[in-house]
Amino acid sequence: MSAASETSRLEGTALEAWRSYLQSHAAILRELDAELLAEHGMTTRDYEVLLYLAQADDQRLPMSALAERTMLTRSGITRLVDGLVHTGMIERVSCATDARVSYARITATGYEKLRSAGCSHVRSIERLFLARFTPEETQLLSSLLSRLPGASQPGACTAGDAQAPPDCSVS
Amino acid sequence: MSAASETSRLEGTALEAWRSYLQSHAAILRELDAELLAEHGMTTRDYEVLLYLAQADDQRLPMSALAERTMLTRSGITRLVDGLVHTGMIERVSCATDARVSYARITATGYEKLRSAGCSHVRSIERLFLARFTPEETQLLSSLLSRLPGASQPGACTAGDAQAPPDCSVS
DNA sequence: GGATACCGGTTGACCTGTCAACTACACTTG
DNA sequence: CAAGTGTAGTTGACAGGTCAACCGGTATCC
Repeated sequence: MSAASETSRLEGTALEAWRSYLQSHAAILRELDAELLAEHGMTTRDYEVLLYLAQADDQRLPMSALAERTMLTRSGITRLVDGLVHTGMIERVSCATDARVSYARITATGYEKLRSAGCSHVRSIERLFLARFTPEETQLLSSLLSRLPGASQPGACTAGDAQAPPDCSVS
Repeated sequence: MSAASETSRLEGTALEAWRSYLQSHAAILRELDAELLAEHGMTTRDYEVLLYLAQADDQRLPMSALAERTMLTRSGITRLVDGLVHTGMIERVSCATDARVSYARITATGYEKLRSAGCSHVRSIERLFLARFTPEETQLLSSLLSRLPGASQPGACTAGDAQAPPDCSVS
């Protein structure tokens, strides 16, 4: 039980890549979450859900579609949406053709909230992530990461998604 | 409230890179966690803590050092260690020179557990992450990711750290 | 047109981690 | 050395998420 520093299987660069991948993710998301919470009183999850709804046809999506996009479980989404309904940013709408499904629809207030949070959130993402790379590097990084599992989910963006809400194009 | 698909600020490649980054992380970690749990009844956090301890001098570290490395809060670490103590993989040792600090030390059982979990865990990381890139690409990826915030933490590896425990060099 | 199986959503029990408050000790400083 | 300040760790209350069990509704198939 002494050789704890013996050769390890993942060494040098491989280990470094993996470590950077994990740690940067933890650090960036923590920061994004803190900022969004402090400035707009919402979590990145909330933001994400509002964004999906804003982008969807009729500003609404079935619960399961939300679950898929956010990579949460169905029960997780139920609870998250509960919260957003409670604060008036979302409302539930039942489906006319299939009584099982229930839509979440973003409200006018929710939309406003999203818009006001959007700009600063996107700026944060640029500051913490995109600003570290040249356009070519971003391109490269994108192509590398896209090979990883889960990287090309259906129509999904994940927590902290960057696509700005309408009327917030700043480029 | 109609223009939900208007130009968004992060477009094309930038958005893709960010999305892949987030989604792949979620997918990979979920998978790693599930495997480690199924095959060895431990979480990646547990694994991580055991690994840090195994690598440390005298197989022990103060709680706060563990907190730093794992990027958990001090209270988070207290609870995690509580669990590992309960299952006999770790024991607490008080410090002779400073009565405030309490060490966590890996036990022989913990060490065995770590060793038996190590190989398959590392293989999983290779399968889910490293195998997608050539050595040159890994190198490149590593250098890109290292620019991100948090990527060069003190001596830290994060949840799901890949460094294999001793006697498990498989390369 | 039932029986049966599947699907979408919610709920209860629980786990994990946070924050804030607290304890106990250590270090400085007059 | 007494007072004040900082540091290590734990604890209580809670937020956020999972899993498994469930309920109602739809679709299938004989």
